Amino acid sequence: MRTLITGEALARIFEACGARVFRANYQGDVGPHVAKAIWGIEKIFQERAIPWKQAQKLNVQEKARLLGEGYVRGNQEYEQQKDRIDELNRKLYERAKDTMSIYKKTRTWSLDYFDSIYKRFGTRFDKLYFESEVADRGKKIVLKNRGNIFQESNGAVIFEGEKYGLHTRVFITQDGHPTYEGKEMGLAPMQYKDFPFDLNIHVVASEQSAYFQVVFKALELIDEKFKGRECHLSMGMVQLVGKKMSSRTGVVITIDHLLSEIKTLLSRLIKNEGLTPAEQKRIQEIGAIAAVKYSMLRVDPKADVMFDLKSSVSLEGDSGPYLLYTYARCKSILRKAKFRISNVGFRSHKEHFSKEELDILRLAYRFEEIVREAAEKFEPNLICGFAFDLAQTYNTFYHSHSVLQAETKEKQEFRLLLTAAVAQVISNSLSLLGIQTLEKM
RNA sequence: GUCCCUGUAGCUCAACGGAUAGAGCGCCGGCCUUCUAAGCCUGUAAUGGAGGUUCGAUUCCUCCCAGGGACACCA
Repeated sequence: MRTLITGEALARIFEACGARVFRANYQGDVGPHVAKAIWGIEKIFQERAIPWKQAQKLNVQEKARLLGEGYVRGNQEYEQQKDRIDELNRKLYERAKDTMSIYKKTRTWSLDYFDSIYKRFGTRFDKLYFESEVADRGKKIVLKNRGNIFQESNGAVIFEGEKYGLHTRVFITQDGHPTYEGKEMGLAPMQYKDFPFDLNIHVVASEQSAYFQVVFKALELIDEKFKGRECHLSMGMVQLVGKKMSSRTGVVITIDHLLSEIKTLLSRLIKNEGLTPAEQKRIQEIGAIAAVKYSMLRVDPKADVMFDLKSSVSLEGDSGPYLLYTYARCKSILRKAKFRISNVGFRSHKEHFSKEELDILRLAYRFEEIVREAAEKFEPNLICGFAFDLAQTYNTFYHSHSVLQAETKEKQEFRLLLTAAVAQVISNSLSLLGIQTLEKM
């Protein structure tokens, strides 16, 4: 989740800086985890006497939850049922006929669910890559380089990372299946063919950082052009109140659950006067997404974050909703003033600006350099901090000076311009973070 | 055991080697007959420990302590 949100924000930031971005997503649709999930879900269906026909009618969230449960179950029983689950895994790799029906069904369930998440979070991919389509290529490439880059060991094909100060990893198992690292050898060339990148940024959890070092080393030995072009943005882990979130063990907060909790909290804040039920729903949805995204983006991507449902996703203070609220407040003022940028002439003001007005001016102009810095350092959090500072500075101004009741016509015009500028910069910042704005809330 | 990352108010986060270490949450006390109180103002409190480099260290180096992660057939 955090990688999805961060990746989208970075893509937008890079694009704003003039880069061409190709959004790629890589999904694991083959391998032991799939076998475990399928094995688990079959078991669950058996126990609960759920026929497939009935299951097919469930909605995407319910199907996804079943898959999650199946995966947890498969992991729990892997020790006892190792032989049978491994057998299933082998069949899946071989695309054995008797497994394809259930495989295709559950794969669709999973992809549909991810698709719904992508839509909901406003992200899109130029291309989805699947393990199943790179597995064979990867295996071939590894085998072709066996003896020089890769070595045979105990029936497996390995890469001896120690020569390069790294560690050894298996690329093809004894059973002849390419591992995640083996598949990566097939993925990289395919990606390069689709989009000859200068830099391929893998936005992936920090626990895989040693893994990536090995994979990148192997890649550049196979093909020099990858040297310096592959990069791992080592994302900090999300810790769940002391425990580590893990889909294997089922210690997770689902996105659906999280969002519905936040929506409940938001619904109490929304003033229902003058808003249609549809508008209120929209405010809840956009507000909830904003709250979640902002809470993930506001910290350095490399740092671990502690996640706590109660306090992490804040609706006030340094939060997404605070920015939305400030934006909506600005827009409300502009609406009341019937403000049109074309109606206001830029003219010099002889009067002195107040401290609060100067503070806004001194901050707002920095937007461009902040965006650039965020792009250079891969730190969307800088934009969060900037937008929050600006909103806070504006709110301080708002409480000490009236825009509509300004002392003179000139002051009012200037303050309207200031308000419009703040709204625009906040909106631009949020847009770079992948957060939608609301005109009213 | 080896390697990597991280230790800043009670909690969650900031601070190109530079000024009085900033915010948010929490807690204290204020502010709505006036543009949206999801807001504003006030108070409270911190650099894990010991050395070193430097005019100057939260920032760089060494060691220690604590937490997290990785370390061959998972992804």
